[in-house]
Amino acid sequence: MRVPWPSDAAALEALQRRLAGMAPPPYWPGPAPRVGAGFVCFAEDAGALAAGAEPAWAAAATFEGGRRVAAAVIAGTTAAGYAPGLLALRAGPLLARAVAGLAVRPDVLLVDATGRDHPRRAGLALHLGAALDLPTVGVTDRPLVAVDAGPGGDDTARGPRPLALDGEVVAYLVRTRAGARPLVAHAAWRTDPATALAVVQAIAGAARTPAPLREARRLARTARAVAADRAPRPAGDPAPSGWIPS
DNA sequence: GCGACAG
DNA sequence: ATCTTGTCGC
Repeated sequence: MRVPWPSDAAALEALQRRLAGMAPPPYWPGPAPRVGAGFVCFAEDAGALAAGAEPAWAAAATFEGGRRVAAAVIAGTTAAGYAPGLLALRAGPLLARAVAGLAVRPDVLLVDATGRDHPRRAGLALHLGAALDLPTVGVTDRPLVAVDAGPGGDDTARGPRPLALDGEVVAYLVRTRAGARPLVAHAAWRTDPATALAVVQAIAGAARTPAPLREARRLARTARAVAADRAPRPAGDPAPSGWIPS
């Protein structure tokens, strides 16, 4: 099935219901998986532009053995504003283009979005994985609709806590760095909560946010700064492809 | 009082 | 996301 990026809410909602019902083969990380990530940022002066047609930059990176082995940056325009549950409308197409531009395909992709934790059980991380035929894991600061389902209090310092929707665990709240706020590892395309948690814990380093995600975020934000003539492009950062903001 | 539903 | 204010640690 070719997974599209609908341009209106009704079509996206219908697609999300279909995606939620699919059962792609489960993915489980091997010894040294290539972990990638994608990130999108938006124009800071978007207020002057119509919501739904603002400049945006997307970046993606692939890591292997702790090192970046591929990077891609793309510039474009959003098709919609943000609405809970409809993030794919706003960031899906750009994110997909950036990840598709990676010279080295990752084994699993981290996305700053939700997966199964969604009103229709198909957040952007899950949608993106289906669209690119790539296992995905969502990584966010907080859940969308899932609630803590663990025993006792909500002390994440004692270990990952399951987050559930209607009794079904869809993600884990996990502290990747002592003293820092926990983040949420979401089950998404071809990944269940346990796999999402394992991938996040396996790639966790000194920083709270996984390195591939931090790199993708840096690349996207730098591209935006370069476009605004606010900074020179660092050596090693690919020039954005696609629409050139002026 | 405001926000409490990803980004 | 982005912005802003405040606090903590290197």
